[in-house]
Amino acid sequence: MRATFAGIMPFWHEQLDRWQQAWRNEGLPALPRVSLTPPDRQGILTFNIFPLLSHFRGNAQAAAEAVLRPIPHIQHSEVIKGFLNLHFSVEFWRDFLTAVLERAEQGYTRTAIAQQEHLMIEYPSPNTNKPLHLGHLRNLCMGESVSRLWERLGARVVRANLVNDRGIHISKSMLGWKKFFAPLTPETARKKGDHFVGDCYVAFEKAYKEQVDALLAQGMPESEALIQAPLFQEAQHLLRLWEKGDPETLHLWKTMNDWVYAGFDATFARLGIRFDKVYYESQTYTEGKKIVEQGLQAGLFYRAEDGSAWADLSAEGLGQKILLRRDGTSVYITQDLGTADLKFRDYPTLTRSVYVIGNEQDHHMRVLIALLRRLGRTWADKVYHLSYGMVELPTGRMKTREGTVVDADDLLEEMHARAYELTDPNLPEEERHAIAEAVGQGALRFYLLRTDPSKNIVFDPAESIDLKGFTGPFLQYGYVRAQRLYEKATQSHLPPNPSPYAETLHPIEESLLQQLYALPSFLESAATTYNPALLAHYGYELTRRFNELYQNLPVLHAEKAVGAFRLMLVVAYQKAIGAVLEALAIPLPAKM
RNA sequence: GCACCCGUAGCUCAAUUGGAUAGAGCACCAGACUUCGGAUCUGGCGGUUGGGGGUUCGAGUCCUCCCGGGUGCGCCA
Repeated sequence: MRATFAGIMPFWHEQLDRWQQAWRNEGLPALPRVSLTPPDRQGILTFNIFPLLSHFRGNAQAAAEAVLRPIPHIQHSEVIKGFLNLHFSVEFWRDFLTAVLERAEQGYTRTAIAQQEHLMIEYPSPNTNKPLHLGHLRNLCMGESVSRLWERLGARVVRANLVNDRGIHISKSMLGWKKFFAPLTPETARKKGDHFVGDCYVAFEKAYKEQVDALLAQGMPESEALIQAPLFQEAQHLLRLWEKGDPETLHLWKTMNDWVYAGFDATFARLGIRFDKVYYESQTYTEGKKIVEQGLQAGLFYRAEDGSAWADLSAEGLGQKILLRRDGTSVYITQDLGTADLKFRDYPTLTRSVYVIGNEQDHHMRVLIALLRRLGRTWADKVYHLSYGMVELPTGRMKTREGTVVDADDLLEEMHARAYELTDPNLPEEERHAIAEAVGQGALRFYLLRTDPSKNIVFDPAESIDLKGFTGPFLQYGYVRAQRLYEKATQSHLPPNPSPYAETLHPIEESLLQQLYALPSFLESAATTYNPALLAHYGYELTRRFNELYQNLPVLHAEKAVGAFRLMLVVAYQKAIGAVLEALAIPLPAKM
C-alpha cells in the first residue's frame, strides 16, 4: 500500500503505480520501462516504447499517445526512435515542491512501501582475538546503511551482531597472554582492550611459527609440523579445558573477552553504531549440536565410520559437508545452524534474515541455506547473504604476517587528523575537532560505500582521504552550503515559494528538479538490492547539480519571485541530501 | 582438478538490469564577473569495454571457447 496525498501524486514511485494500472487497463501488450532522461537529451522522464512498436504496427506516435494518456501535467513530449521523452509543466513542479515542503518525511525521504517487512541484519560478527580492521569497516558501513535504508521504507529492522567468541583462535590469545603478557591488563599496559588481546595473539603466532620452522629444519613435513609444534598442542589442550568447563580457563576466557568487548564498543560508539541483539557463538553452538542430532535421527544426515556427522549435499551441487567432528565437537557451520534457529525463535515475524559477510564465505552460506532447507525450516528462503568483496591495498591483499593490515581505530584517527588540518584555525578547538570527525568519517564511509558491494575495492590511502570530486565531503559541503544559504535568506525575510516564476524553467533549475524527483525510487532500489552505492552515486549527482545552480544562478541577489522559487529548490535539495547522507550513515556537519 | 566472482580511459569507479553517440572522479592542461562560502564551477585531453565466435531490430550487459586476476571446495572460525 502506498500513501496517498489528497489525490495529488507528485512523486515518481507513487505515480508509477497509477500509470501502470492505467496501461494495463488499456490493454498495452507490455509496460514501458521508465527512466530519467539522460543529461544530454531533452526531457525529464524517458519511456522505452520499443517493445510496444510491433503492437502498434510500427507507429511510434500511436504508441506514445497510448503511453501518455494517463499522465497529467505534460508540458511537452517527443519521440525519438523507440524513446519517448517528456517534460513536466511548471504546475507539476509546483505541486511536487509543495508536497516536498509539506510531507518530506512521508512519501519523499521516507515512505511506507516496506511497512510489512521485518528484517534482521547481522553484522559485522567479529572474532574476539584481534581488533577490528579495514574489512570490518566496510562491513559496518554497509550493514548500517542497509539498515537505515530499509527503515526509510518503513520496515522494522533488528541490528544483530554475532560474536565468534569460541574456538582455537581464542585459545591462542589466552596462551599468548599467559606466556608473554601476564599479569598485564589493558589498564596497566595502557592499551585499548581489543588491541591488547590482539598483541597476545600476535605474540603467540610469532612463537608458534618459530617452533614450526625449527621442526621443518629437522625435516618434518609441514602438515605435521603445524600440528606437532608444542604451542599448538598446548592451545588444543586449552580448548579442551574450555569445553570441559575448567573454571580457571573459563575465568581467563571471560576476562579477555571482556577486554575485547570494551574495545569493540568504543569503536562502534565512535561510528555511531549500536546493536539491538547480540548473539555469542559460545551460547549458540550447543543449540547447533542438538539440531545436528535431530537431523541424524531423522535420517537427513549420516554418520561416518569414525563417528563424525555429515550432510550429503551432492544433489544440491555442494558435495559433502562435515557437521560434527569424530570427537563430537562442533565446527563453524554447527553454531550457524543454532544461531539461525535462535533468530527466528527470538523474532518469529522476520520477513528477511540478512547476513552481511564477505564473499570468501559464499560457499559456506550456500551450504547453510541448503542445510536449513533440508531440515525443513520454512523460513530458509528468507535467509539472504549480502556478500561483499574484499578490501585490498594497492600492494595487494592485507596480510597479518606482513603487518599490512589496516587497523580500524588507526584509520579513523588518521582521517580525523587529515580533516583537522583543513578546518578553520579561528574556530574553537572543540568545534574544529567535531568538524574533523564528521568530515573524516564522511570521506572514509563514502569511500567504502561508493563501490558495488559485490566488487573488491582497492583501498588507496591517498585517495580515501581526498575531499574533492566523488567523495563524502563533496556531499557534506553541498549540505552545509544549502543550510547557510537558507539561514541567510531567513534573515533577509525571503521565504521559499514553490510556485515557478515563469512558464519555462532555466535548464539548470530543471536539471536539479529532475534529480530531486527521483529520490524515492533510488531509496527503494538501493534498499531492495542491498546496494548503498546506488544512493552514493545519486547523492553525488544531486549535489553536482545543486552546485551548478549555486554557482551560476543567484538566489539572494535575484528578483524576489525568482529568488523565492530558487530558495525552494535549495530547501528541497537540503532535505534530499540530508536524507541521503543519513541513509548512508554519513555525519551532517553544521559547518566545515 | 572442480565451483563461484571479477576484467570498462594512465588510476579509482558508473552505465536505469538487453536500449540513444559507453559516462563521472582523480591526475594532467586551460579558464571563472569587484554577488549568496573557490572543499565550488566551465572547457580540453583520454576507449577496438581482456580476445575470438554466436544469439537479434539492438550486446559492456545473454550463450560459448580462450587469456588474465581473485576467492573458495570432508573436520580454522
